[in-house]
Amino acid sequence: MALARTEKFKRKEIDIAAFAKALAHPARIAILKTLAEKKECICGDLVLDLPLAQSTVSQHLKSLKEMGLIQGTIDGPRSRYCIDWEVFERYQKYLADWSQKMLKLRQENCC
Amino acid sequence: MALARTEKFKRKEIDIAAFAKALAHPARIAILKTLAEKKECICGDLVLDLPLAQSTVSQHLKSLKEMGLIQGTIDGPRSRYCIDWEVFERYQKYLADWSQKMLKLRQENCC
DNA sequence: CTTGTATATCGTATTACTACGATATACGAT
DNA sequence: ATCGTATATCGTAGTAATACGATATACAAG
Repeated sequence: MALARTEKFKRKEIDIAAFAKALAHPARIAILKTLAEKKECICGDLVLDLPLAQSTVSQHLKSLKEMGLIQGTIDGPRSRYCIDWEVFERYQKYLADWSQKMLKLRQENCC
Repeated sequence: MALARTEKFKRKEIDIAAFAKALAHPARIAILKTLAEKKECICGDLVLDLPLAQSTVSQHLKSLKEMGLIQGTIDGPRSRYCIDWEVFERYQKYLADWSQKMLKLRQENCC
């Protein structure tokens, strides 16, 4: 019954957790970084960059796409991906705000 | 063979992903927030705050502890938890730096 | 010592994640 | 039409995550 109780948490907590989940694998961190760097929104050049099989990379891309963080278009025989910055920034802001709030609350440890 | 290839990624990518993984559940987001807020580093008051069984909360606490983000001490019949700010800030910085770098790289989408 | 309270851990079930190879699909080039 | 390239998807397998109830443990109080 895993995750069945997700609805019972606060919206913000759910959103932050969802974004964190998208970042919770080194391959996806690397993919996002690469997409941000390259002007040419690459396709399977990503496969060359990563120590993973082509099908596995495709799977990671799919999950990032389903989450809305990236978009993909078909360009002839290849696929072009790029970051949906509007979505990325929105989630990034949720997380950054949360982190800042956390740090502000910092106080002496009691244990 | 999941995660078997983790070693093949860059150190930073692995660290960021690990921190993100710790934040990848609303319950853990809520737990960290509560621990940051309360002066009294609570024990099982957390259970009352969360829509989860006591054993499940205990499990989330354990994973946060194993990751090093929180510390726990036994205080009589109860347990006291609090955030290990040194660890938290370190990981938080990794993630924040990465995010900032991402945003700086932002450019026109090509798809 | 017994009882009650607070927690952790165990056992278990379900679902999600990660990975790969194999196959299907889609298109350009010949 | 055929071939090659690029990609997505399917099938499958192993591992991790999530959740809960039940049980064990540890201590305070009586």
